[in-house]
Amino acid sequence: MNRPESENRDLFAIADLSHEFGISTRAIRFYEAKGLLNPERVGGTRVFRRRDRARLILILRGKRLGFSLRDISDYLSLYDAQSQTAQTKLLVAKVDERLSLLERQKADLETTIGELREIKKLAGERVGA
DNA sequence: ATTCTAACA
DNA sequence: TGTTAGTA
Repeated sequence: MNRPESENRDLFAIADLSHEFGISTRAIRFYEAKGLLNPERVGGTRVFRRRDRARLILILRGKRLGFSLRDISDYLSLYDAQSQTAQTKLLVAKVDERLSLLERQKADLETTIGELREIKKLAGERVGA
């Protein structure tokens, strides 16, 4: 009983994170190469702390939402220095844009889900399921 | 066994 | 990003 589930640990090896989030170590190194992660180094080995883990969670969420690594990178900057620059405003614009797209897709999905349920219902009655 | 960099797909 | 090679 030694592997305290990540929630309590402080240090993580690249393998720990890749296993926990189901991504390759290559992907993690890739995110670092792109500047999204900055793990410490002990010798030449990467040592991730909770901060890095938290950022990785945000990166993966951003990916699921369809953001590019570039956008996610900018987004991550907000968590560090709350610089209210032109860059930040431009980012807010991108976020609004994505937000609109997601809202539309959400509405479309709900409409489609409703229609499919109706079709299923009618089909079921016809078959007498 | 594990991780690292670099290079090519 | 996956994979492979050659290390430390």
